[in-house]
This record gives sequence, C-alpha cells and structure tokens, in this order.
Amino acid sequence: MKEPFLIVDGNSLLHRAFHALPLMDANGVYTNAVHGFLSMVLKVAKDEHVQYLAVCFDVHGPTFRHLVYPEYKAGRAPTAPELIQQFGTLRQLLGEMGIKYYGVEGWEADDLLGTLSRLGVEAGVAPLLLTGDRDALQLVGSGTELLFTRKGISETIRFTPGMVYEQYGFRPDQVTDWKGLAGDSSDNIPGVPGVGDKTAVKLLQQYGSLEEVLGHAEEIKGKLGEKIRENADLARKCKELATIHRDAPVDFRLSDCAMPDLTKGIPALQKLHLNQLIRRIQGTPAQSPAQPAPGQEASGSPEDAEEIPQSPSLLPFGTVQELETVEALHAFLGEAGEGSRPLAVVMTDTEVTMAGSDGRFACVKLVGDLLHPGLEADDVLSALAEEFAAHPAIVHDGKRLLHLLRKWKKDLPETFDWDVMLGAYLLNPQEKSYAFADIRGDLPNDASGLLSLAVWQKKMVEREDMMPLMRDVELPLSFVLFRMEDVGFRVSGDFLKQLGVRYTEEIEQLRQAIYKACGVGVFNINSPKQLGDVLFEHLQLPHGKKTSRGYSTAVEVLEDLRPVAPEVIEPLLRYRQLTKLNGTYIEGLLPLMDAEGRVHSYFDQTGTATGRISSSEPNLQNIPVRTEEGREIREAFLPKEGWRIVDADYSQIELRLMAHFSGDAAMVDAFLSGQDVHARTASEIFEVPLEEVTSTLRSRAKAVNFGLIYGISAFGLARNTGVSRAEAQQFISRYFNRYPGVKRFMDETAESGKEKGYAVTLMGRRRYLPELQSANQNIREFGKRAAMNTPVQGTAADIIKLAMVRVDRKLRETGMKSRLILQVHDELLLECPPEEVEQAKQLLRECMESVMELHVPLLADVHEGGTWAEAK
DNA sequence: TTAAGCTCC
DNA sequence: AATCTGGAGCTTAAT
Repeated sequence: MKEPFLIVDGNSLLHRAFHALPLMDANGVYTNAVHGFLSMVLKVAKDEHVQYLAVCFDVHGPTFRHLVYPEYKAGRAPTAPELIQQFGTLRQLLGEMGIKYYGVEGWEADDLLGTLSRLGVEAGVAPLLLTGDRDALQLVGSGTELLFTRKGISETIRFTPGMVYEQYGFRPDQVTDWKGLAGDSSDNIPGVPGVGDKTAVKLLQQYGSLEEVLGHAEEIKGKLGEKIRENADLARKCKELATIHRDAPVDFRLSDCAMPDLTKGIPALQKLHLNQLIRRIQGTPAQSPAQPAPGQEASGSPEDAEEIPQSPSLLPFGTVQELETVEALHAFLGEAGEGSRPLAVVMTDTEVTMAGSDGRFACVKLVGDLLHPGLEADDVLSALAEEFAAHPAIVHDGKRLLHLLRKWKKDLPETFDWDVMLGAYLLNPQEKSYAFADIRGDLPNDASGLLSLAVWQKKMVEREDMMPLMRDVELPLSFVLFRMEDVGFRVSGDFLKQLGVRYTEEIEQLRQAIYKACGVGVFNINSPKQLGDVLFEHLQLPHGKKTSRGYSTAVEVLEDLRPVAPEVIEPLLRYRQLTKLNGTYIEGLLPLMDAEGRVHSYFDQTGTATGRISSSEPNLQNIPVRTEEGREIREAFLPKEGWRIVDADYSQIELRLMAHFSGDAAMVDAFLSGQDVHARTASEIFEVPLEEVTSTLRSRAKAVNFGLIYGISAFGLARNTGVSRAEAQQFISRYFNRYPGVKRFMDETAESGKEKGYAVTLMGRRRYLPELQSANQNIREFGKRAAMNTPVQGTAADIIKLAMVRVDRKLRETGMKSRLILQVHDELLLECPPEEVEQAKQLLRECMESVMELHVPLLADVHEGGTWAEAK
C-alpha cells in the first residue's frame, strides 16, 4: 500500500470555502474561507491517513493559455476583496504550520496539480488530488485519484477512473475532448456552438475522441454536423486550453511535503481566533468534528453544546444477517426488542434491509431463486406492515412507502419515528434532490446508512430548534398528503371534453382570422420565432427588446400593440388564451383521470425553498381563476357524487404576517379594526380620507402591498402599476413613512439574514441564503429580497400545514366522512357528504383561525358549492 | 434538454 | 420586455 500524498488545489478550494461559508472575521481580518479550507484539508488528511501534503496556487499574471486565447477566463466577476485578502492570510498560515505550498509564475494551480501528481507517482507515493475543478478529472489514473468537493466543501466524492466513467459517461483521457466540444462558460471557453454537455458525451461515446469526431464530421447529419464542421479549429483550440500540463518547472522534493507537526501552527491560529481548528489539531476525539453548519459557530462556542460532526458517520453494525424465509424474518422482528428500535428499513426492488439501533443488521432478498423459494414479496410486506404499525420506524420518503403498503392492501402505520427525506429538507430546503442516494453522503445505500443518517439528523434538527416542526408539522403532514393523493379530486371528463370541443372550434376560427390579417399564409402561431417574424418583420409592427432567438411576443408586448393592429392582435391574444386552456387544462388533464374519474395529484413536500408544498401531475395549484374562461375549467372539478365541496382560504395571510412581524401600529390597527387593508393603505399613502379612496387608488395600493411582500423595488412596482418609476418611488417612500414599523422589519430581516446566513420562519424553518455573500450585486439584491420574503411566505406555509394536520386529525377523530382533497397555499378544499357540510365548515374555520395566536387575527373565508367554481 | 410563454398563490 | 418583486409546474417549439 503506497503512502497517500494529498495535493490540494488552493485556488479552487479557497474559492469554494469562501462561497460556502458566511463571512467571519477576527479583528477585521476575514477568515471564513481560511477556516473552511483548513477544516476540509484536516478532515481529508485524517480520513485518508495522509503522509505527504502540498497546496498549489495560481500565480497572478498571464499564463500560456492567454497567449493561445486572450479571452481565456475573461468576463469573470472580479474576485471579492474579502476573498483576495484571505489568499495572503492562508499562505502565511500554511508557512507557519509548515505545510508546503507551490506557485509558479505563468502556471495555473491545476498544472501544478498535474505536475506534482506525476512527480508523486514517480517518487512512489499515491497522489490524491483535492479540488472542485472538473478539469482535474483528466489527471485521474495510473495511481492518481481525486476527491471532488461537493455542496460547497462539506463533502467530497472520490474519483477513480471507473468512477469518472460512471458519473460522466467518458474516461479521464476524454475530459479534454469533452471540453473541446462542450466548452466551459466559467473559463469563457466556447466549445462548439450548439453542443452542450449531453451532446458532447454522446459524440464521444460514439467516436471516442475529438479528432475522431472531427474526422467523421461529414457523417453527422443536420445542424449539429454543420456546426462541428464549421468549428473544428475552435474545438481543437478549446481542447488545448482545457489540457492540463504536467511539466511545470517545479522544484519538488518529496521530503519537503512530509506531513508536518501541525501544533506548530497553533499560535497563528490563535491570532485568527480559529479555535475550532486548534481543538481539532490538539487531539481529536474518535469522530472528527468538522465545522458546524453556518450560523452555529459564533465566536467561543458554548461549552455545553454537543459537538456534532458536520456529516454523518456510519455507526457500528454487526455483520449482515441474511434472512432466507419469512419465518426467519418474523423471528428477526420478534427478537428485536426495545433496544433495537427504532428500526430503520430500506426497501428496493430486490431486497429489504433492516438495521436496529442496537447494531442488528439483516437483509431479505426479494427475487425468489432456487436458494430461497419460500420468500414471497407479499409475505415480507405483511410482516413489515405489522412491524411499522406496532413500532414507528425510520424510513426514507414515508409517503411513498404508504402508497406501496396501500397498493398491497396492508395495514398502514399511524406514524413513523423519522423520515430522513423530510429531515434533509428541513436541514436545507434547497437541495436539488432528496433521493436517498443523494442525501446519504458517504453512507451505504442500505438500512445501516439510513439509521446512521437519521441519528445524525435528529441531533442537527434538535440543535437548530426544528424538532417541533418535524414532529408536529412535517411528519404528520406526510400522512395527510398521502391521504389527499390517495383520495384524489373528481373531474368531469365529459364536461371538459365539451369545453374542449368549443375551444377547438373557436381556436380554428381564430387561426384563420390571424392568417388572414397577417397575409403571409400559413405559419405556426405557437412558435414565438415564426410569430415574431410575421409581426415584426413582415407587418413591421413596433417591437420591444429582442430575445436570444428573435423578437419577444409575450402578452405584455402584444397588449401594447392592441391599438396599433387590433385586427391581428385581438384574435391572437384570444388564441393564446384558448390554446393555453385547452392544451394544459383540458388535454393535459384528461389522460390523468383514473377509472373512477379522479385525478391524483402528487404533493411534493420537499419541493420549495420556503416551505410551501407543490403539486404536479396534474398541478392543481395553478388551475385558472382570474378570467371568466379560465374559471369555467373549475366547473369540471367536482366532489364525490352527491357530496359538496367546502373551500376555505385565509384572508390576507401574508399581509397579516407582515403586520405581526413588524408590529407596525397602523397596519396592526387596520387588521384589528377589520378594515379593508388595501383601501386603508391607499388612504394612508395617497393622503385621502378612507371614504374617498377610488378603485384606482385602491388597486395601486394593493400592488404596493404585494410588492412589499416580495421585497419591493420602484422599478418592479412601476412595471406592475403602469405608473412612472419616479411615482412608484414616491409611493414606496410614502408607504415607509406611513408604516415605519414595516420599514424597520424589512431592514432588520435583511440584516439578520446576512448575519446568520439564513432566513427563518415563525416555527423555525430555515432557508440558507448564500446569495447574500455573493460578489455580484444583483445576486446579493436577490438574496435580500428572498431574506425579506421567506419569513412571510414560509410562515404562511407553516401555518396552513399545521392547520391541515389539525383539520385531518379532527375529521378522523370525530369519525366524519369529509376529507381534505387539496391545498392551494392559502386555501384548503374538503369534499363532504351533505349532512356534514355545516359541521365541516365550522371545523375548518376553527382549525384554520386558531392554529396560531398572532398580534392580528387570522381569518378564513369559507364557502361551499357543487363544484370548485361554485365554492369560491 | 432548454427557452419562451403562461397558469396559480 | 424592461435593472429581476417572492414561490411553483406544464406545454410547445427547437435543438
């Protein structure tokens, strides 16, 4: 076994660390990136038993790549000064700690990585590269491996040559070919226009290398082939740019890189107040404590706070016990006593694994083969269902599990002990995926990993004060959503089809009218490109800004053109409206109906950054309501035969929350006295008596109120209300004058978001806002608006979720047949047998209004009807 | 697969 | 669409 030689890409890692962690400083010296960098390096050094260590840096000034291609890395945002400082700080620190670092003028850090890894192999050690730069994948192989940073820097993923292929679909030696084709926007390398990541992989899998692709360019059909032929030289140049050179003039001696005694660096670390790192250097406990989540590391962490590792580690488990009969499974579950529980269970297509809290670990293979003929999936499921019902288990995506049990007609549990999908969502609601494979980190993809992850999540959720949110809201809500998905919403297919016929006929007429008015014969009206050409080239109508492909034909543009060319624009707008309704809400909905005429929307509990739920297949949260035609669609949504729809929506919940959070006297007063808030706002900012507020003034004030919730700008408000920017600015100034508490709240919320690194709701739900640390002002401004909006939107989400849990519980406890069928952010729908309607209305109102005690009352408007349209 | 467009709260 | 007012999902065209 060769000794590991860790070679760190200093630029890449420091950059990543800087953006992953909120700014921290010691006496005015920024240290967040230095802290993250060292934390990561120490972790890897320990985990990998590193014997040799070197760090590589870019040295400023042009490199040979700029000679080949002057635009190389052009257009990048300038590095934040807060980061630039830290390069110096880090170099100095490395020097004092005795860690060897390299920088050679005219060479980039990855060339040094390439050179040092070659020299390392020659010196007989096993180079391990640590970087967040994908280019370095080309260096993997012949003894060199790579750790790629993920999620900022908190995790790494290990690449061997096989892993590269598995992950990307090409070998390490094809990385540069791939870059030559696909380019790299972050380095300003164009690649072949029209060829993206996916196409490049396809081409390489077919032809093997860039040269082969270019050599066979004649065979490639269509636009793609054309582009490749046109850009062959450009592709070769891009490949060259992406090629890492392994012959930099480095004065390398392996002995220089021997792992130093890090305690020498303690005085320097003390100066920078990097106390956590000091503790880690001075004898670390068995489980390596890495840096805690952002916001938790205020200087001088409290002594009683338990050290929670930054990522979960695998708990010790016994060897896996393979259960070959259902009897063995029953025996395993029977023997599993108090100490084993909660039990973690992972089910895949072919096997079930179970892990006990006492280290028991068992596996059941589901595919029957000659060796285990006795194992029937159905019996296994029965045994598990029994176990779940008797002892709440640790699961991933419990809602899906419930559907599975339901499908096989098993008894359903009342609750789960923990759901790691929901846990991961609470800990960071902005992950791309919450699939177990994507949240498990380095843990195994089975029940031992699941249990280990759950144990860690519980500590994290506890520390971040989100346990009540998990226990009282998300976990029980998953059961409510399961029932809603299971029940579905009845739809009248006949009604929709009739509507569809009507729409289709009119669409045809409109189409002819449009062709006639345009006078260019038949074209595809649905194609923005073709339509744009007709309107703005042929008809020469005045156009707005161009989009990347042509002229914009968005409704706002068309609205402006109404007076100019009504004979084209009027039928066009109507055409747009009807094709949208027909395509999305009629033709899109019909195939989703089941045999009973019901649609079963999927409610995604982990889909939004703010805590809202989302709905898909079909999305029932964007069924039209604003226009008359749109509302017709809602007439197709029906209760169970003979039943009624009861609908309740919160009145102004977000503005009420704004009033609650800000405590602003005028706003609170408006709600306490039951006034029309928008009218009151109009009266305040336009300085007219309440009785004299006109509908125009009211609707402007309403726009201001909405803008407020979203983090207003004068520009956006002007766009929305049609007034000038200057006027909009005046509205806002007056608004903040009249509602000084609101102003204060907005400022404080933005400030606190910046300080803590996250925004938080009334129930403690968090959303991290790395945008607030961005070097880009636009992104920072976005972060600020999100910081102001999230507590409001997110608390509204908390509130209605809690209301759903209570409504569902009440309905079941009282043995009512009425049931929740839909949630639309501030609105709940029930279907009720006629005799329960009054009781259900009362129950709904009570649950919704009493769910939380705020400084202003929560009010729900409740309606009923024979269709959804009627119940609004 | 992405972009443009449009629906909702 | 424009200096980007927050959060979502679906359809179509074009590649």
